[in-house]
Amino acid sequence: MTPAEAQSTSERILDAAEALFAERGFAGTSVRDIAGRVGLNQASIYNHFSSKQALYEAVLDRGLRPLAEILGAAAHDAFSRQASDRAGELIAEQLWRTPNLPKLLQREVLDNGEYLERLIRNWLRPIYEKGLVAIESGSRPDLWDEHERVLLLFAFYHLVFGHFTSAALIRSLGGLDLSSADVHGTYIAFLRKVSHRLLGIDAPPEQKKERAR
Amino acid sequence: MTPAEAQSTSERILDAAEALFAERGFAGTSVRDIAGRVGLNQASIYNHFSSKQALYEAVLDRGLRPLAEILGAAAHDAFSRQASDRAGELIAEQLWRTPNLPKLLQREVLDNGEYLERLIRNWLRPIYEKGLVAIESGSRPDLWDEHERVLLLFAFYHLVFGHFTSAALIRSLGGLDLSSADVHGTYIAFLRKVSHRLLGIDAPPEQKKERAR
Amino acid sequence: MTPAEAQSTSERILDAAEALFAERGFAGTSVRDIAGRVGLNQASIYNHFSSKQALYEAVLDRGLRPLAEILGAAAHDAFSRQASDRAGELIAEQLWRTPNLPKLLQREVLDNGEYLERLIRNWLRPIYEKGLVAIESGSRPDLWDEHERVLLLFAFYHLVFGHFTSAALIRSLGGLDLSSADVHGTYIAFLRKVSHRLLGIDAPPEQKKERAR
Amino acid sequence: MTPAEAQSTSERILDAAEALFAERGFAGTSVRDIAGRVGLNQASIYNHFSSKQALYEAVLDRGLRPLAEILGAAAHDAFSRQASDRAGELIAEQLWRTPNLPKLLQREVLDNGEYLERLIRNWLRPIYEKGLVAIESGSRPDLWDEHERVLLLFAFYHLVFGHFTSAALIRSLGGLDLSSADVHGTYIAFLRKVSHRLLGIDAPPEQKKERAR
DNA sequence: GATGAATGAGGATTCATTCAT
DNA sequence: AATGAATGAATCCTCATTCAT
Repeated sequence: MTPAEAQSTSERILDAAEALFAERGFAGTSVRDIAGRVGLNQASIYNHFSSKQALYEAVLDRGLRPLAEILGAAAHDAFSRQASDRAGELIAEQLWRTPNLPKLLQREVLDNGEYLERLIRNWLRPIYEKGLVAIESGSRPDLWDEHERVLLLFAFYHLVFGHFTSAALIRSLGGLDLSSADVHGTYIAFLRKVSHRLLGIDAPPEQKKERAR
Repeated sequence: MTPAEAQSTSERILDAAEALFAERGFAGTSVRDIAGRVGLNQASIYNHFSSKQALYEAVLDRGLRPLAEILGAAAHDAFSRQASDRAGELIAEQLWRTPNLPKLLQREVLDNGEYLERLIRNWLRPIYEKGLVAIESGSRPDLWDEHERVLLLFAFYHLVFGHFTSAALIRSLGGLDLSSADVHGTYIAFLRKVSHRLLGIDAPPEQKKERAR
Repeated sequence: MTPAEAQSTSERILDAAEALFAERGFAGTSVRDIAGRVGLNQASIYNHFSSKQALYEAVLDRGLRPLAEILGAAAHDAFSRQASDRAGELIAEQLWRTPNLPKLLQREVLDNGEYLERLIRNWLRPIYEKGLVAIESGSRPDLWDEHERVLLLFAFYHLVFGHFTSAALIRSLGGLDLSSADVHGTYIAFLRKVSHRLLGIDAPPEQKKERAR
Repeated sequence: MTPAEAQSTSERILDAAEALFAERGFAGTSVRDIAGRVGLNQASIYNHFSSKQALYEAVLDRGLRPLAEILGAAAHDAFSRQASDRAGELIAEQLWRTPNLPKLLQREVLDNGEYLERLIRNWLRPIYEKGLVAIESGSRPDLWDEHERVLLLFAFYHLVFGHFTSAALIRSLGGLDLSSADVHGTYIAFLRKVSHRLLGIDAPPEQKKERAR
């Protein structure tokens, strides 16, 4: 993979658009800005994408694909505790590698855009169902009632997506650079610990993990 | 106080602007839209606010004031477990009553706008410092090391702000209407339970709460 | 004459408007600017003048009055060489004391505004006719033919009005501060010398004047 | 070269802008007016010039170029009386052919705009210095002292620029149409006569000219 | 006489998009 | 596939003016 010139123009446009949409949102990004960042004329964008909206959706589609695959695989066999842990970690890894993605998603949720509905229908809904089952079967039985399990699932979502979404805040306030591998490692461990405590499987697995390392 | 007509024009503008900025973001909201929603000519907005940016900041200032007061009070005496619990609940209550606020804040964090810096300097920084101390003194001593306590503080932030920020997603996926008092009650209880588990003070308070109901 | 407060509001408005119209022209001056300079609300201007245009004309009327009187008097008895000299000096004196005036007039000429026509009809035309006669009777008979006398009259106009109108250029390029009394004195003497040369009455009067001083 | 259609759009915009800026000034001219006169959409202007200000400066730059060349050449060898005469004539010729130019310049002087400073630095200053030398070496030695020579140089400037700038006044009052070649010829002759009288080299050249006609 | 508020029209400029080249 | 030029609609904001207080 040679860096920039080797990419197709379409992909270079997608890269620029992804960065700008994540940084400034759909409304805050102009086609001119995107073209400018690629070193292209405004009009050229339309040789590759039929409209700004279409480009935006292509950005989301491309960005979500790897995440969707992970989620799909997780939904497939997320019934053991290890599988659950692994799924969470894989998601966090993926978001860490593609830091624009959580921002794009969070913006889409805030905007309550049309794309969100499609997103939910195609990808989020199945994950959600599997996630509920996973929590039900993976948590200490007496700990959470049915309503709370729904909230717990969303809590996990906020824990992971909020983390990557608030990078600016976390750097400013906490002095942590989320893009550093070190900080990321700490976060991954923290995440596992938190999820075990919330699922009520705290003590033993923790110790095992500590030893395993 | 009759609902709409009794308010000053400036406040009606602030109301409309708050709703629109929360819903569509700064870039996605036009001054014309705001004026239209108040039933005013575009130009009239400028009799009350010197620019769109100034209006935006006035919206945030006004919206943040009650929250800032709660946070300020919390920072003042958040050293007992009860005080901590209470602070979290008050914040959640406040965000529930002003559902635009968390969205505005989250957008500001995503946009990494200039206002964010001021916000951090004036309000968030002191809260953050107090929060760290509160976690240190209020959690089971062996549970979280120094680095993790920072992450834990942000986790609480994500748990609360993410919740209100993702209302659209939670309704679509979880079928929960966050504006309902019932759902809100469940969430408040859930939040306390989660925070106790994360702070390692699970068993006894939980049982008390269970009985109390 | 107490400085500012003793003036009527109308006159303070006229002062501010005169300065701004001279500096930026009619189109470049806003009612808000004028009101601001007087320390008044925009709307208050309309308690004193019915429109921006009316205010502009009031400025010109007020500013032109003293000049018109001088010109009127000059037109009355400008048939001796001394009277001619004196008229030119009086005009130059007046323009020097009211430096906004030549600028306003020059702008009006450039804009070719409606006011100009009225101006010509009421004041400039009679002066022009008298001026032609004065030149005819005051210049060396063989020097200028009929056509040239017209051009000569305008040349005098340019010599005087252009001088005060180009203050900015003269300061920048020539390093002369036209508002200084010294520079003004030099100019007055220069003007007389020039006019004598152009009227063909150079040698003897010059010598006489030199002695007279 | 067919008159209008053969020109590039940019030049047609420059033409329209030049006419309007000269006629109404910068503040009094709207981009819409300019576009309208070219038969273009407002927005199209911005495909050719980055802002109204940039267009204005392009107008001045283009308009001043021929004049600057004449002035530059004049400054090069304006030391004989003939060269001096010729320079003045060339300038007057040029202003006559581009009647918008003197108006634009006079407006710029009145507005005391930023462009004026650049203009002075680049073009006017060198001409001014050469002009002073030309007057010193070309005038009767005992006639003007150092201070007066400065005023005399500006007087020439007023005589020429004021003439073309006041076309409206001259037509109204004097009944002369400055755009007529006849009137222009008279003016050129008049100008030479005036400059000879002011430089104190009256008698002989005058007689020659009188005969020549 | 002063003013805060309202407004329709217009200010410069940017927008996404189209089209001929 | 790229682009210069064109455009209608929209952007934020200012304009002169009005009116009730």
